Amino acid sequence: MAKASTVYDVAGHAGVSIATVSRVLRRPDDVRASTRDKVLASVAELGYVPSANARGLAARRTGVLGLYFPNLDAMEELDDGEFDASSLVEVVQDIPDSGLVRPPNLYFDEVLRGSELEAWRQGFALMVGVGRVAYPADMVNDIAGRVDGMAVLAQSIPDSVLQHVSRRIPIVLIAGPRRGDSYDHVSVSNSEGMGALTTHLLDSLAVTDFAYVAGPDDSPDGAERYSGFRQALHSRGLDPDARPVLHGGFSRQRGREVATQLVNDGKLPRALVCGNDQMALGALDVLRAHGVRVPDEVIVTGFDGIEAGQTSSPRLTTVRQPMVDLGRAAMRVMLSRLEDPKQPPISVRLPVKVLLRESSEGPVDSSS
Amino acid sequence: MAKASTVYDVAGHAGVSIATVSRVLRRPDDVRASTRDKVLASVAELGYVPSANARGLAARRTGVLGLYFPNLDAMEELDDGEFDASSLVEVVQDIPDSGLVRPPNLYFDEVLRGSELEAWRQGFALMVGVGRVAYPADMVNDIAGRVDGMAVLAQSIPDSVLQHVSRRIPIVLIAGPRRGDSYDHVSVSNSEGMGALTTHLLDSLAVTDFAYVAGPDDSPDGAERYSGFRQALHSRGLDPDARPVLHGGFSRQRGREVATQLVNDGKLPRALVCGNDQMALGALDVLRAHGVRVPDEVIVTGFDGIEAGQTSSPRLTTVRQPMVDLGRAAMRVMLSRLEDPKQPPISVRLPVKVLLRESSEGPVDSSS
DNA sequence: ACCGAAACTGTATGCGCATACACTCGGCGG
DNA sequence: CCGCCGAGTGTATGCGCATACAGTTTCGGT
Repeated sequence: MAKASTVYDVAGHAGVSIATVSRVLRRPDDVRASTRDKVLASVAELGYVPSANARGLAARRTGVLGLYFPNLDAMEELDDGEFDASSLVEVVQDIPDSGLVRPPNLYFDEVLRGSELEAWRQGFALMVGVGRVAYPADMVNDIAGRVDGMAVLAQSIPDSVLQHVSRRIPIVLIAGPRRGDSYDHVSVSNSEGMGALTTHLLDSLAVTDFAYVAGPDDSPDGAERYSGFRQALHSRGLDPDARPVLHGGFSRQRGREVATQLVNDGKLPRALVCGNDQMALGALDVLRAHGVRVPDEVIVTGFDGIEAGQTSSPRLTTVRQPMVDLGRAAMRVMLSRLEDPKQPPISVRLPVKVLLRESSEGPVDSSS
Repeated sequence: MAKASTVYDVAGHAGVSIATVSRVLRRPDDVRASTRDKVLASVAELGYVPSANARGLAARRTGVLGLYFPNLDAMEELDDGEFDASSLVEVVQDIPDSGLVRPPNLYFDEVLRGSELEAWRQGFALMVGVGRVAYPADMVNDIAGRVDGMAVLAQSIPDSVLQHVSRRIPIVLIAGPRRGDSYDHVSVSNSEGMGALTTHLLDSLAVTDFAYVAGPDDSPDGAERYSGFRQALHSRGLDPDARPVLHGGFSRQRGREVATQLVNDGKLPRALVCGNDQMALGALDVLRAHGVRVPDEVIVTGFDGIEAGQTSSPRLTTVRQPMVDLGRAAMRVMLSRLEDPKQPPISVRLPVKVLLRESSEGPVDSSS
C-alpha cells in the first residue's frame, strides 16, 4: 500500500503501453492472448486495482447508483453511545424495549437489499445515504456527484434540492406521493391494500365496529392507507367519519399508548385497524397485558408485513408490502431512464398482499 | 440534465476563474464574500453539482468507505422473482415462513447501519457490496477501486483477493478470526459471552443437562461460541464432551429440525443452548407445537440478540452482540488507519451482553 | 500619495484512465 | 513481388477538478 500502482506502472512492468493495459481490463478480446497474459501477470504482481475515479472521469459515468433514505428517529439514538470495552461481558435482565436501541425499520433494510441486489446484477455499485436532519442538502449533493442516478425514499428531500440535483442525474422517488410529474416514481398499493383488508373484515368477518389507528399526519403512505380504509367502508354503505381515528406515529410505543387509552376508556372496538405493523404490535402488547383476547374480543391488523408480525402472538394479520421489490424496481426504473433519458416519466405501482393471520382469523395451526 | 454543468460553466457564468469556483466550494473563507455570493448564485442557477470522480482524482482520495458482506443464502432467493403487477392486491392465508422470502439477517442490517452512521459522521460516504457467490473477486476489486478503505465481514473474501486489494487500500476485518496479522480487526466476545451465559445456567439455574446446537462448521463465530460453552462447563468440572452437540446451520429451519429430532428421540435436555437466535427460535416453534413448556421443562437460549427474540413467546434469553457498534468501530478503525497508515495493526474486541429473558428465567411481567 | 504586506484571484498542471486515431506488421490476392 | 487489409498496439488527448504558484488588488501605515 506504499503507493497504489497505476496503469503506467503496469504498462512499464509488462512492457506495453497504457492503452493496452486498459484494453486488457475493459475489452480483453481486443488484445492478443499472449499480451493479455503478460499484462494480467503484471497486474497480479503489482497488486494493481484501477481507480474508479479516473475511470469514471474518462468514461463520463460512475457506475454507481445511489439510494437515499430519510432519517428515522431510531437512528439518531445511536449517536451518543461510545463503545466501551471496559468489560467484555455483562449479564443483565433484558433492557427495556425502548424501540430505539434496536432500530425497528425492517422497511428500509429491505428496500436496501432489493436495491443492492438489482444494482449489482446490472453491473452497478450501490451507494447509501441516510439523511441526518441537520444538513440533508449537503449529503444529497455529495451523493449526487458520485452516482449516475439516485433513488430517494419518501419525502426525505426538500423539493428545491431535488430539483437542483435532478439537473445532473435522474431521480427516482420511492413511495410517497408523486412530486410534480417530472420524476420517475415507484410505489405500492397502499390504499388498495388497506381497502382489501378492510373489505375482508367487513364481508368475511362481519365486522362493523372499527377504530382506525393512523400514522403521523405527514406520512403520505399513512394517508393513502387511511383513504383505502375509508373507501372500503363507504363502498359498503358505512360512514367512515363515524369511526374513531386515533393518531399515532408509526411507533410501537405509540401503538401502546393508543391501545391503553382505548382500554381505559372502555371503548375497545371489535376491530382495531392500524396504519402499520409497529403500532399494531404495540396494541397487541397492551391487549395481552390486559387480558383482552385477540381476535375473539378485538381483532387487530397492521400494515407492512414486518418480520416481527410473523412471530408475535397472535401472529399479526397485515398487508405485506413488497419492500424488496420496491428497491429492485427503483433501480430498474433508474437504469431504464439512463438508457433512454428522454422517455416520458415512469410510474410503477407494485401490488401488495393481504396476509390473514391469527390476529384476525382466530386460532390456526401454527405447528409448521 | 441536458448536459451536466462543470466548474467551467459556473466560472464563465459568474465571471471568475475555475480556481475561484473550486475554492468557493472547498474553502469558502479564502474567497471574498461578494465573489462567493456571485459564484453560489451561478451554482444554483446552473444546477451545478461537482463531479466526485474529478474531485477524487485530483485530490487523490475518494471520500468513500466500503463495506463488503458475504452473501447469505437468503439473498439468492430473491433472484428469481419478477414483480408482476397484474393484480394490485391479493388476499392470502399467510405464506409459510420459508425463512427465505423474508431475509432474516438483522445482523448485517445493523452492522450496515452502524457503518453508515459513523462513515457519514466522519465525512465519508458509504458504499455497500454483498458478495454473490459467482464472482467475489471482481466485485471486491470494483469496490476497492472506488473507496479509500474497505471493511469486510467475516470470511467473505478469499485470502488472495484480500491480499491483492490490500496493496491499494487498508482493509478492516469484521468478526471472524484474525487472518494473518497484517489487517486491522474488529470482533465481539463470542466465547466470553457464551461462556457467561452458560455459567449463569450452571450457577444460578443449576442446570447440568445441556445440549448444544452448533452453527455451520465453517463459521468462526460459531466455533468461538462453542468454545466458550465448553470452557464454562470445564471450569465447573463438567465434561463438555459428554454433552451432545447438534450441528445446525444458523437457520430457523435448522433449529426446528434439530428440536424435532430431540423431541422424537425423547432426548430433550434441561437446557438447549443454541449458537444463534434463529436456531433458538426454530426450536421454540417446535417445542411450543409439541406442548413442551419453556422454560419449565426446557430452557432455550440463543445468541445475537435479534429483534424477533424480543417478541417471541417466550422471549428469548440470548447474548446480545453490539452489531451496530461493530460497524461503527470498523469505520473508526479504518479512519484511524487512513490517518496514520503505518501504525501497528489494530484489533478491537467489543463487549457483549447476556440478556436474561423468559426462555430461561421463567415468567416475568411483560406488561411494559 | 507611496510602500509593503496581506488578501484575493488567475494560470497552469496533473491526477489515472478510456479512447480516437495513427501506426506497424503479417498475410493475402493479384 | 507489390499493395491492401485487418489485427494488434502505441500516441495523444481530454474527462472535471484541486492546488501550487504567480499575479493582482486592497489596505494600513506613514
